Amino acid sequence: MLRLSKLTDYAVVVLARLEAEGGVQTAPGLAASSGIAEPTVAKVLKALGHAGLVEGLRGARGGYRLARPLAGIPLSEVIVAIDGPIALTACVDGATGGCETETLCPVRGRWDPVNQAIRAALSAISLADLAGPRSASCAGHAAPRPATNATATNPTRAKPALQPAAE
Amino acid sequence: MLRLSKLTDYAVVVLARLEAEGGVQTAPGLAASSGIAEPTVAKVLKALGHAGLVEGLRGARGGYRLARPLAGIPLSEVIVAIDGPIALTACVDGATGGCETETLCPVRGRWDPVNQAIRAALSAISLADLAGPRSASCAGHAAPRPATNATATNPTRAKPALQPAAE
DNA sequence: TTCAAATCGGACCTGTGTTGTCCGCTTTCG
DNA sequence: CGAAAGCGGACAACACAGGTCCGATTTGAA
Repeated sequence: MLRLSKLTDYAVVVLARLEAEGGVQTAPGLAASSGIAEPTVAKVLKALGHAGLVEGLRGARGGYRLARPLAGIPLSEVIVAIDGPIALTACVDGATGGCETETLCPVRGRWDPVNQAIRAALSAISLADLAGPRSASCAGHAAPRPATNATATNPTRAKPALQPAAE
Repeated sequence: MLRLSKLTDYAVVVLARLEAEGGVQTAPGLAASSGIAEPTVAKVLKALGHAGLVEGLRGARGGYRLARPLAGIPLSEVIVAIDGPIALTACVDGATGGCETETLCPVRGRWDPVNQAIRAALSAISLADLAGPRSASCAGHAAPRPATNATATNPTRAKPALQPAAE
């Protein structure tokens, strides 16, 4: 479907929220303000921090902070941080495990211009373009999953998942 | 990972094969010449025929035929035929299933420029660009690549780099 | 007329990838 | 010294795509 993962979408939302709030924000706080589950937000922030897009401050009174303004972050960077390198096909960078069965692939290596075009298109758009100048107060983005399965769920902490309307 | 499905890759291969052979080709014949499993080729051809890219001739002595020359088929059309509409996120201009719970998503509707940019980039590339001028037969194990194109743009990209490097 | 070849349309099962969650550890502030 | 918060990893469950097969229909040829 040529679609990117939901985590990337969450990352954009969290990043936009981070810019709107400004300063240092905690993962639970961002989760509450964005309506995404806390562990998911933490996961996204973690990947973002690993990619250098946000800066994580440990310890009490810690949190996350934007390393660069949104206008200076191209969308492609977020996608790379969350979803990995941008490549439409598996036949990139060698691919000695896919098409080796017959080596009849006539388009072998021809996808590079396509990937480059996509990458260029994604790099031309910054997060500021996505978030917009006006950052509306976003209290909820999506309802992840009802979490009906209780097989491995150990309610030790019994944390209320996220109900933006209930809270 | 922003990757399109393998079926689309197969479709490009089959289409290129169809152009190289010319005339009417049967699905088993294309499967043999392309190295793809017969049922898979049949499935791809079926979708391609449904999209109007190829013409299926039923009955004995039947087969598939290109409805248009490859140069007149943009890559985006193949992707749409196989993978469905091009949309990076589920929050595309309809989105009556995901974010409708709150409709407060700050990036709601902002993905459209991205989708359009991707679509434009994909539409600017024709299948003829992917299949190459005439090098559709690289069945020899000794001759892996004709090297008629300028592909070696990224020599080393095996590891998921954290930094997007120079774009 | 009858048979064979090939497409058409659908349903089915399996595998990979993504998603979402949790746990323990480390670090820092009060 | 205790609490808060990030960090790192691993895990199970789910969903989708991938791949296969079946029957039905159509058409050319014997």
